[in-house]
Amino acid sequence: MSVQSKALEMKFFENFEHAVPDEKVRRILLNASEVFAKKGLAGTKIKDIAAKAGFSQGFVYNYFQSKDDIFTRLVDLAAEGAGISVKYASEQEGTPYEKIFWLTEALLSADSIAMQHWRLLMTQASSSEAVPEAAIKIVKEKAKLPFEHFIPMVMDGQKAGEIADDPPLVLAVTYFSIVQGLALTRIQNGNGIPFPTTEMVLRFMRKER
Amino acid sequence: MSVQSKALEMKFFENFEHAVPDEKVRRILLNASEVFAKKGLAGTKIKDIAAKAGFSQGFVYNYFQSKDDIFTRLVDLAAEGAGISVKYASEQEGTPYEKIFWLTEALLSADSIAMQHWRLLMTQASSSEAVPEAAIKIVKEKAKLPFEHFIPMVMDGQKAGEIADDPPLVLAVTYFSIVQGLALTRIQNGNGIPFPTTEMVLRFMRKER
DNA sequence: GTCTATAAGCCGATAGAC
DNA sequence: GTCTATCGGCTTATAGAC
Repeated sequence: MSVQSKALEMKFFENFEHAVPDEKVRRILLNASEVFAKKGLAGTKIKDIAAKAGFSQGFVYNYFQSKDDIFTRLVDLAAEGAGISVKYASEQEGTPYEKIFWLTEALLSADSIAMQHWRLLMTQASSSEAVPEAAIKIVKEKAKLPFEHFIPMVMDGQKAGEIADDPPLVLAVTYFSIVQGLALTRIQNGNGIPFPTTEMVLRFMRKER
Repeated sequence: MSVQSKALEMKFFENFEHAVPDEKVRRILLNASEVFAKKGLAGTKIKDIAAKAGFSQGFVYNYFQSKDDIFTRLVDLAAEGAGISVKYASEQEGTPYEKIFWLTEALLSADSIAMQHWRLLMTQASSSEAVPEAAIKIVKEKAKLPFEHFIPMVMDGQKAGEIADDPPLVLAVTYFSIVQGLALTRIQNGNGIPFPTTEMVLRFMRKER
């Protein structure tokens, strides 16, 4: 695990602990995120979440009103966290390309919690039906945050001649699609599968020199 | 839609119609693939599939034994179809890079049915639990087919100096991850979203000249 | 503070009507 | 050949025990 991803994960947890002060609630949410990521909203049983967190099924209802409630809360945290991660990267020292490199290392790190949340956010909450209204609303509002922090980095990189001169929005959409695709591959196949270097992942937006 | 993707889709349907002679069964399967892709195995209700295909809920059971049966059948077709698509591309005229370019155009084409199946295969069938045993077995057997046809193209391209000299397996894993990520973005956001050119998608494996 | 037991509702699968 | 009605099981959510 790289220094970068450790730093970002710390940042992420800092925010998480601030947003969710109760340790038991955090425990439920963290375990729920893994189960949701693997099985989807409908496929996840409250019993699965409770068992994974070390509680009985009924216990969860002392802290959450419903399964949808847990899901919506997680989507909110994930959307928030994704925005924070990209913003944090943009505030690091270095050239724009170095910042993006840094961010990519963190997002694709084998044991990055942020990655799980990311996949959860992007994949599930936009699958149209059976998703709680509240979750859809949150995604609509907050899903653009990562883009808002990413695109300025791209434009700076283009000015500096580090990044290819394609439309920044297209580069951003491509970037997050690729990160999501690689994260999914990791979640599905475990850490055993061969994985590209960060340098390879970023070639598509690297200015040829 | 490019000439290439039309050709591949025709090839794909040719195989589909051969493997599934009954038109009603095909209709159910095609509609089921869309619903499964959007909602996942657990989130898909038989009623959804039936309604989308224009049948009543009970009707489906004249042709399939269970929901798992439909799912497993689809996973099989998707695994088969993915292998056939890559093989077909490898048999086209042109340089290795041109063949991969061709394949990518076809897989990412906005209205490619193969794309839906692809996502279904990769994402769902490996989500560990609640997935029918039979489906898991099929994936284990057939999911490597695309790689077996893709890697020789990569190696040929490396010999010809068209493709970067990274390990072929890593390039292949990266390629299919990226295609999956982009396909997901399309499925979730529709055709309105900005999308990269094929050239951009393939930069990561293009040899710098 | 945490678990067990139970009620209510949903969905998959079947059987039988038209 | 296709639909409607129904049964049984599973899951959510609650209520009450320890």
